[in-house]
Amino acid sequence: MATIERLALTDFRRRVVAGAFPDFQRLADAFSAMQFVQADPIRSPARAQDLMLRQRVNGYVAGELEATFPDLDAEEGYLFAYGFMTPEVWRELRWRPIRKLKKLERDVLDAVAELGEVHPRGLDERFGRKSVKNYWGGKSQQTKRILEHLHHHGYLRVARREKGIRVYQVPEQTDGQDSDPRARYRRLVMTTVHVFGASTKTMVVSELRNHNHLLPSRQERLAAVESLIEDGHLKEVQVAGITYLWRRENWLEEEVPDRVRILAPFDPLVRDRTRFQQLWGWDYRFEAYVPAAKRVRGYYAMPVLWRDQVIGWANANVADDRLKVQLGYVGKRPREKAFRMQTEAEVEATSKFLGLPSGAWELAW
DNA sequence: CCAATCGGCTAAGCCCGTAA
DNA sequence: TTACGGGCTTAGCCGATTGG
Repeated sequence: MATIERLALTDFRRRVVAGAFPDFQRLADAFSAMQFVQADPIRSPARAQDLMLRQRVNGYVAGELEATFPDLDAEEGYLFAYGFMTPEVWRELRWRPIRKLKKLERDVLDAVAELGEVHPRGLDERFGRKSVKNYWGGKSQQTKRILEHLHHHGYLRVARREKGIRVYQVPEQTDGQDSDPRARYRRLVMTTVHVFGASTKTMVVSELRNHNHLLPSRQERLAAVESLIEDGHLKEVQVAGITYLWRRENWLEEEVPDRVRILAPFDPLVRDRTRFQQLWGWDYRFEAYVPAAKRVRGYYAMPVLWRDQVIGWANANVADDRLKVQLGYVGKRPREKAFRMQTEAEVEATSKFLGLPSGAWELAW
């Protein structure tokens, strides 16, 4: 058994950051290469999927994914979070175990098959309106809950969105239900490590808990990850006592440019909060679900990356057609002129991405 | 008729207690 | 010590309805 390669924290950090932002000219290329982009509807100042794509696609504008979704090879579904993914990934997670469909569920499915593309409101006439309690403790229409349930279990796909609202249809019945669950789980592991870059075994298995039905015992799940290392698909590196997994093809040597990036709270670079703590020495927390009075950094504080360091956060919103950005720092604000220039360039780029005119922004340092 | 209000849609992190 | 499940926490936007 070969000893595990060790890497200094500084080298590891540079490598993780350098690998996190592949540069694409076209959305379609970026999307198929990324394989998965997490969705979040909060717009402060833009949806998470748009904030993540703009860091990887040249000239990307907010809403582009939603507008071009039907032309992309894309599906929606739940991997380790809800999001947009390639058909290849969707195939692995599409079918989930389900009890026999109830009468109403079967009727809704038949209605979608008959109508083609269905907006949730499009079922009102046929099924009437009935509010039920949803996952968040709020209210939803009963038929909307059934559409989501049918989608989650592979009976429906999302064809497109109308102003953020999902429009469903019956997918082509490609097979996949009987493919080997262990092989499916292994491919989901590879996708997860591809999305995040260096990940610990614990983190990957924990993130994929929504797919535990594929391999019911934890021992099996860990063994599946282990087998990917043995087969040479994943490489191990040890950083200050923590062992990370890395896909061999993502193991690149690149330099990190002098650049400021304002990141979504769910950006793959920052989403693993444990890795975040090891790389940058502070605890980043997403506070949208924290009561307003208890928030430390803000409702939707976005991590700010400077070179290979996450040095603070930004709160941003649009008011009166102007982008307003407020920065905060964990330590001291970098003094270099380059930081100031690069920050202004990032804010200008963000306002452009939001469809605002050049210079329509204010920056509070 | 216009403005205000309401219902519905969209998303998961985090903490804590208990079990393994 | 770690894993896991339960429970708690928001806000922007849009369209329909209601009230003045």
